[in-house]
Amino acid sequence: MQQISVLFPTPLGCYDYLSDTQLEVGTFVLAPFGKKKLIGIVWDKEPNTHIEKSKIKQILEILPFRPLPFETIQFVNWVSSYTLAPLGAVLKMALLTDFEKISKKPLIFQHPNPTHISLTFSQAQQNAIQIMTDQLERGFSVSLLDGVTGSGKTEVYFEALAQALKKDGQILVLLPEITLTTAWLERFEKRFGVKPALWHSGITQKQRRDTWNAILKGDAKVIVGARSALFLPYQKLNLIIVDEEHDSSFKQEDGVLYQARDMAVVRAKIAKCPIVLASATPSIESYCNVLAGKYIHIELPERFAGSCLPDIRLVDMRKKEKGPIQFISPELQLLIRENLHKKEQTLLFLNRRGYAPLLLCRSCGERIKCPHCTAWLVEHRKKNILQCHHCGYVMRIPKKCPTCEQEETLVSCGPGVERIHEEAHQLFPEASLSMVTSDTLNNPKEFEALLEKIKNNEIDILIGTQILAKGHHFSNLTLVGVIDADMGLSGGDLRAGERTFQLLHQVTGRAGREQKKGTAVLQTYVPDNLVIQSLQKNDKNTFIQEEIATRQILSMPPFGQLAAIILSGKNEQFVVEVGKKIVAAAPFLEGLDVLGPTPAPLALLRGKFRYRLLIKATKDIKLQNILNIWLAKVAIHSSVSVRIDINPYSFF
DNA sequence: AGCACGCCGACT
DNA sequence: GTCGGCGTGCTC
Repeated sequence: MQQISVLFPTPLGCYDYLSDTQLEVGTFVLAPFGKKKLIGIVWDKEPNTHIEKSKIKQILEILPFRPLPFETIQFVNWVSSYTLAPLGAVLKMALLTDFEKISKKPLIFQHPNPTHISLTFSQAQQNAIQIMTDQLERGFSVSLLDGVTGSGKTEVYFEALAQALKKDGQILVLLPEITLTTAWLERFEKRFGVKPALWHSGITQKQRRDTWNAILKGDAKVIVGARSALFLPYQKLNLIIVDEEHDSSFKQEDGVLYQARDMAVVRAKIAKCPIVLASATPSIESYCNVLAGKYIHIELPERFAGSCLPDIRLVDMRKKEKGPIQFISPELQLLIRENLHKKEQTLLFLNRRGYAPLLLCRSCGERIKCPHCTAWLVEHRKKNILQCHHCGYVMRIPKKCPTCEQEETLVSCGPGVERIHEEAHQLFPEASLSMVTSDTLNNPKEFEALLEKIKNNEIDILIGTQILAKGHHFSNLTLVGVIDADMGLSGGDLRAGERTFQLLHQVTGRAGREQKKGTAVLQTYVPDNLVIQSLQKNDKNTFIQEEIATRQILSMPPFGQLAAIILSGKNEQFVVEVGKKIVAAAPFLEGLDVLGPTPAPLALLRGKFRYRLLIKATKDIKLQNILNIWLAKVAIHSSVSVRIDINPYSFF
């Protein structure tokens, strides 16, 4: 009889069992756990000698899968020790929930053909391709592929991918969920003749099982997915590509808190293969790694010097004339009118869903809040509802103020896209408008139909949120109006400037392509702000240098470490108590600062009170070790949940 | 996470 | 007297 360690996909650690045969690490087993039978994995851990022999149960069954690859096991171990999430919670991301339904007949994934078509490249592009393909023979390395829109970034990494395909093994491409569109997939299919294996939140359970199984068997060669694809059971990885590496959606914000771009680098290290991080606006972190000599910097210049870049104009909203509120400035109106005459398209961008972010009572000053969160309810006039964008709470728009009960006193404050749509319609009644947000798009088909309409010039003015900014090229779109360029700059977020720069660079980049010069308008109240100035001058370098310098002075990431301890629970008093206890138990250590507890910006979310502690540490401190020892000493009331966010992005 | 046990309030 | 609320503790 052997005693072995088994890990289940539950938020716990390893448990020991007895088996009459020697089982290889990675073996899938069925074992009794409490009152249930669970599928678990024989884990890479010494059995626990302190456990009472009578407690140890027998394995029930050995399941007929090939073992979970050892690299996946190493990766799960690494992610768990880095994020401090329970080992089993990380394993859960690598497994299916319905193994029993895996079909006996495995689905055939056709191999992409590296020589399906061949393209010609500029000298700069050839150099970039050469550098990346050279890395394929050298084990682990990180390359930052830094190329503006129109530099042929995708085509260039496709060539590296083609070279990697010639070796055996698998290739993983990570994309932000929003970029995983038919447009990207069509480009892939055009280049390689077949579709890649897909992994994202939208695929069906059956597709999930087939794909997972094909990856475990090594049958799926190229896997394109959102961040969760990182945890799939690859047999052998040849190359990892992370496109739009700066995109903040790579940071998972619930469950296990991890940064998929950073974990992808770790995964490549384990696989001893190269990784390419690609972006038109790379993250500060990646630039710092280039400066530190850790990443290879591959720069791609624009193919058509200067012509892709729009002319960016600032509209100073502080000088706005008196009169009825207009969110579209006269300057922007003029440009739209010109564009309508030229029969060219305009995009009005505002990253805010709904009609107005807040409903205010003129009589008593009441602002209508969500009953479950510390947030205003957003007015969605078309649906006649008020909605909480944090928990989904919905109510009808009331006729009278819920507090003072006076009628007709509620006024909408601030703009959302619906309101911009309304204003644009009043200003340009003859134009054909279309508003695009995650609310108006019900399914991918509808989205495709809309893209088709845009292509066919059936729409003059598009009004939309982020959803329009990413991954789509419209050849007749020559004017972009950013309604509120300052949005997102406030809030004291560490990455606010960087994120705004990246988003607005991308959005303004939608104006004009190839032969048609575009124009972008930034409506701003802070025209002298560094982000706004850098965008206007198209001066990425000054912005990055300043941003890096600021972070260095403040010892902020990547020059220092941050961790958030997030406490939540239904009983506010218990939550605060736990917070105070944690602070009281904090170790006195040079270079370690503990801030808080403070109520989180959304102090009440989904009916739970939330408090946060922020831990600042110098780079030399082993933060995870410290946190483990520290938190183990604190008696935590079981109704309070404690979560750790290593290197937090959101301060909510 | 799930699940059971167990101890207090308000109902047929 | 029971039903059920959730606080507490356990799963090899």
